[in-house]
Amino acid sequence: MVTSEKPASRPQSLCFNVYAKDCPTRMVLDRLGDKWALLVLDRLQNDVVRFNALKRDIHGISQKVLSQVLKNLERDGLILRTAYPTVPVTVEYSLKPLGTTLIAAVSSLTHWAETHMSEIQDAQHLYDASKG
Amino acid sequence: MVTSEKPASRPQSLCFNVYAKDCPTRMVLDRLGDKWALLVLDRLQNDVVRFNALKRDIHGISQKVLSQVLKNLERDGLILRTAYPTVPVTVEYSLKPLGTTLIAAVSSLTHWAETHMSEIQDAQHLYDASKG
DNA sequence: ATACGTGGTTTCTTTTTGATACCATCGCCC
DNA sequence: GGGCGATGGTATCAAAAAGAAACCACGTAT
Repeated sequence: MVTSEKPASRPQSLCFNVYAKDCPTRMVLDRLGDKWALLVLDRLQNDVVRFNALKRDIHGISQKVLSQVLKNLERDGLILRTAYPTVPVTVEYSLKPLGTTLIAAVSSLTHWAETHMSEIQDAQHLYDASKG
Repeated sequence: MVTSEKPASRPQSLCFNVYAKDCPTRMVLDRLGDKWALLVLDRLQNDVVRFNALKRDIHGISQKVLSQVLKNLERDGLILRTAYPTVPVTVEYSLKPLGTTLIAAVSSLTHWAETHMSEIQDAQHLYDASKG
């Protein structure tokens, strides 16, 4: 049990605590608190996708970062990597059951971003106008 | 409308698309896809919290990063910064309505991390055992 | 006098990211 | 048979970001 002092009135049903520095859940949040990982998971929500397809679809991700993200997600048991011995090799990525339990949360984040974008832009303009 | 080619069979109800590099939603995902921002938002869920209290509670965050994160979240209209002219100055941070609409999504991510931690650890051990 | 708490900013070092090039292997085109 | 492209990556290096630590003004308590 890695829980240290709890910060405040927060009903803590488990012995894990994201606020504690050395709590393993922090590692998970490191992984999930990464826009690329969120985008990859979101992209895999309904499809089985190949490496280069992910690279094309998730505009702006570099090959290096994509392979790192995929490796980490695979290690965490969230996604499945399947390589077919074709030539050139074919590699498919898909969600594993554990990843599927996460998708709802991830998806609501990306969906929130798409839904509330205009309100955020308004807020930014207001902020920038008020403080040079 | 910044939407470029859509990646696949993904029902797109809006003109924003997180997959597009220059879509404004990407900026939001940059902000939200950041473990510190997620932790700050989660911490503000039910409380009004002062700067140093956040720093103490969110174990491991540096003062510099915390002030950056807070400034960004304030600019996005998600949180409210209130400074009282006491000596020394008292600064309180709280969720604004827009931030409140986001909390459910953030909260389900952090909660997922706490709930599924052990499964992830199992997967990691399996992975590490299989690939030196 | 000295040390501490407040909410930060500045400086410097280390880590992470992004851009680019490269690899082996094969099919395709002319 | 000589390039060209596609596959799924790794290696290298510069730029950007994060982390650690010091510093700041201000006032209060020791």
